[in-house]
Amino acid sequence: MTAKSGASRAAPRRRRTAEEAREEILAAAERTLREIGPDALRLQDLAADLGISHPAVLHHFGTREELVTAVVERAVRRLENTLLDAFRSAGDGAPDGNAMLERVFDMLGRDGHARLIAWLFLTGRDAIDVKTARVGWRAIIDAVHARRTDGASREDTQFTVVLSALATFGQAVAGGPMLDMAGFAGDHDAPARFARWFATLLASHLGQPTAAETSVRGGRKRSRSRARGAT
Amino acid sequence: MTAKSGASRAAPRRRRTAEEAREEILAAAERTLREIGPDALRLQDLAADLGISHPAVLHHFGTREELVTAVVERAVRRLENTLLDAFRSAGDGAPDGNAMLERVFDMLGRDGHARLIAWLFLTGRDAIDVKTARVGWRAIIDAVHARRTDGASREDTQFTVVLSALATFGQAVAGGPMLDMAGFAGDHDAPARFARWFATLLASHLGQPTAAETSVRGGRKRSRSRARGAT
DNA sequence: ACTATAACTGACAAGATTGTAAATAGCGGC
DNA sequence: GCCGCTATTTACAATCTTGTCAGTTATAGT
Repeated sequence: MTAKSGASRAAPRRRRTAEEAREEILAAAERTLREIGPDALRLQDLAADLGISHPAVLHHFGTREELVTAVVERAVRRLENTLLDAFRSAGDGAPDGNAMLERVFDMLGRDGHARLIAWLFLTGRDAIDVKTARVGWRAIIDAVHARRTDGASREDTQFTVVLSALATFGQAVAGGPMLDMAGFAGDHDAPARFARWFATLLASHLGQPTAAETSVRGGRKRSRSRARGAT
Repeated sequence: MTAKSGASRAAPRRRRTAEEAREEILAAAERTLREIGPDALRLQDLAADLGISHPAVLHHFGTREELVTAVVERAVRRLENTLLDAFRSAGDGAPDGNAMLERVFDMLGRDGHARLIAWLFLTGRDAIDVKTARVGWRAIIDAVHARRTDGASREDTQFTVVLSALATFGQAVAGGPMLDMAGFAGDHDAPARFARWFATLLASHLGQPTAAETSVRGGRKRSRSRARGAT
């Protein structure tokens, strides 16, 4: 029977270029993958979301597993680029570690990048190009270390950066519940305050003049409200 | 045909008490759940691991989902208990935050608790009794805050504890790769050093006399040496 | 021993999910 | 306007996975 035998209008089969189709599929797949994880991704659901049939997905990616791999690689690449940009723009201009950190916090949390990365770690997919990542980390560590005024060891700087990464990561994945349990239930502003508190702690440890007051004043969204007189 | 028609001896069907069976199943399920996640848990694989048939599992838990729930609840309960013990024993005796923190680091990492918790967060199971957890957190925060000598705000203490939790969590889930990328590839001792470094940082921030030197002295062997330094 | 209970098994049902094959139909090129 | 390419679809196959059911058999209680 012809496609439009029924009542309403069966949208007349849109035809994308291979590239467009791949991109749309990748985007949708990444979204669901972030939300429910790689194991729970179903070709049919994904196809339904896009309004196409599931063999169309297979046509472009061959296999479910290849699709997941493609999604992961794309996401990791994009994350690396975004991070690099953040560090370049925040690092070159002023020695403002706080703004940098807040940006990273923001980005990982908002786009759910951290969730994705967490899933990669948990499912054991080593799609992260460790070699490339190491170069990026080295650049960051060098930059931070060069700015230190206290004569701390390089390992101290390394650990500081690692701590930042871990805290950022953890905050993005489990920050909500953790703050909740710590007594900030319902405090919508707590994550932002925590981020600033942490940035200040880091700055202090790195020997920078408690940079919080001097650097953080640009109107980021409108998340954080009261400037807290520490102590 | 009778069960032992074949050649070798089909082990003559062991019969456990319901409790034993439940326990064995729960233990095995928790292991695989930690390793591959809740979505990837297959009843048949699980049963095969235990040398039983998969309906036996269903007999004891009714449903796959109920099994997963039971595993999760058990694990969370045990985690809470272990944490509470750690805090009690480390907290009552001496004001030594370092030993406490190291214990937590150790435990979460060694038993893979953190992986499990991470999976809970990611898969969105709110099996964690938030109410109970909040009580535990409050106790911890109060204990830490009471010991502070600097007159820092309570929120500062809250954030400090949250940071500890996040870092611990992150370290357990992604610590290996992170340290690797940060330049510690192959350095088997790095995680332990990082833990000590972080503990020292925390102690310093909390105003305690940099307790690292006084408390941590055990000769740490390899990666997972349980260096519970004395008090 | 004997019996009752329930832990356990094998076989099967029902449904979901990935992947295949052939047919259909947009769209660019001529 | 016609044609070829291929994105897309429908129909189907094959496999896997949970769950059911009736029957078996350890084990405890008597």
